[in-house]
Amino acid sequence: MSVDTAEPSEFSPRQNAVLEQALQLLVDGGEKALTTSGVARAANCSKESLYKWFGDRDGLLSAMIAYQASKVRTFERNGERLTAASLHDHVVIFARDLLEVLAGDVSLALNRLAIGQSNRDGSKLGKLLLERGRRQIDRRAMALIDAGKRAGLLRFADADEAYHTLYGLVVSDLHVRMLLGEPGLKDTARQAERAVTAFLRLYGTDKVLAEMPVLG
Amino acid sequence: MSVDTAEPSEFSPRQNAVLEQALQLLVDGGEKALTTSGVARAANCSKESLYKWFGDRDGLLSAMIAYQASKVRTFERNGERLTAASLHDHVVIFARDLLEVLAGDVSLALNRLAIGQSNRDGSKLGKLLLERGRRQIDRRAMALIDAGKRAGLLRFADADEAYHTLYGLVVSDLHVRMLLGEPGLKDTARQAERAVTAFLRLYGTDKVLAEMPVLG
DNA sequence: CACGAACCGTACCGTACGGTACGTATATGG
DNA sequence: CCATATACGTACCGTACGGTACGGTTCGTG
Repeated sequence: MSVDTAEPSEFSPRQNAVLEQALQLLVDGGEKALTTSGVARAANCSKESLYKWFGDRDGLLSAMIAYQASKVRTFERNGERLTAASLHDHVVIFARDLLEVLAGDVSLALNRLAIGQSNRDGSKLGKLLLERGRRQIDRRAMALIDAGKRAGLLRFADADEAYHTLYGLVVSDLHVRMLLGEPGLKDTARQAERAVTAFLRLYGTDKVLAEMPVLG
Repeated sequence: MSVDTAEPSEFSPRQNAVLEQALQLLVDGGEKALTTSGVARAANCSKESLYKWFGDRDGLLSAMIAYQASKVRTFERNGERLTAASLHDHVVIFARDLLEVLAGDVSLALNRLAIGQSNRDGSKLGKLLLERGRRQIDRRAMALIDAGKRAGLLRFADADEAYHTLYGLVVSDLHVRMLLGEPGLKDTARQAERAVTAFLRLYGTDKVLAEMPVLG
């Protein structure tokens, strides 16, 4: 395992603490609760400092997204020959992690925030969220899928297409439902297992299919 | 074909016109632009009437969702024996319609609105949107899937599970991406075709699989 | 025609937010 | 010990919104 090189955290420790408080405020009360005065009060700092550090309110929101993204680091595997069983397990773990990340309250709060602003500011926050928040998980999945192909376990022409298929199978409409306020999934393990089974049935080579239960 | 019985439109024609203007305002400028004064001005009505008709701002938002849902009517087929080819075609049409609905600017604007409010008001708008906006399309898909099963073309234990699989294959993360402001899909027809192919490969009986191209 | 209901347009009120200014405290460096 | 920088806390300003009140107008009805 190797961890991604964490860039030297574009913000000072004090600023990180403030951003942490701001995230907490956002999670608890939604965007309405995220006022500059409220952040200053919760973080015991002055509004003047907020504006000095982040420019304006939008700058603060962007900084919150960047900060949260900098906290989430995903591990990538290296070497380690894949078998049909281990590929299955790794994809299941990926699927579970994906569902867990999407269901996290900070993730949901930030997505709600960005979506709420997205037809006003030219989707600046939305872009930021997609680029900073999704890149890690995309890379991890692509690496896994590519490794499966190199090991002769998966077969596809377009890796991106295969990945999006996997994503859809795992997430379905759960993300939007959660964003709309529906309580989270009851059994994420089962959902992940089902999705991976379908994915392997679609993209697995004979080597993989031979080890899968007959359907029906 | 039979059209759903349209309930006598809980709002007066004048109120419908006002709601139409409000939707237009929301689409153009996002939630920030949807002020009570703005709606009154755009619709040439008084704020007093707005409050008389809809109670308060939240009531107006709810009414907008209800009104939009009442406009969308989906057709359900009846009778008409399904073949492998016609099932495929109908599912593709469903997939295309689904993508088209989700990509519609009014749909996106309302979803953004409901999502933006969803961690404040106990997701009242989110519930409303899911119940009033999704029921139609869910019913249509379930009817189609059930018909496929009765015709011996599809095989599954849980129809709901099969439907969610289809949904995920068709939509993947497109809905969230569009909500975040990413420009819409280039080739919805291709996306729909891919999804349906995968769906039939997963849930089709031999009768269906026999007519499908060998993969990869 | 007269009466009343519904409605429009506008003016108004209280509040709360984003952003700025200022006085004070703490700390760092010479 | 002083000087400078950084940041805290508070007070302040302008604006804009949700919601209410009121005078004038239209329109249906007896």
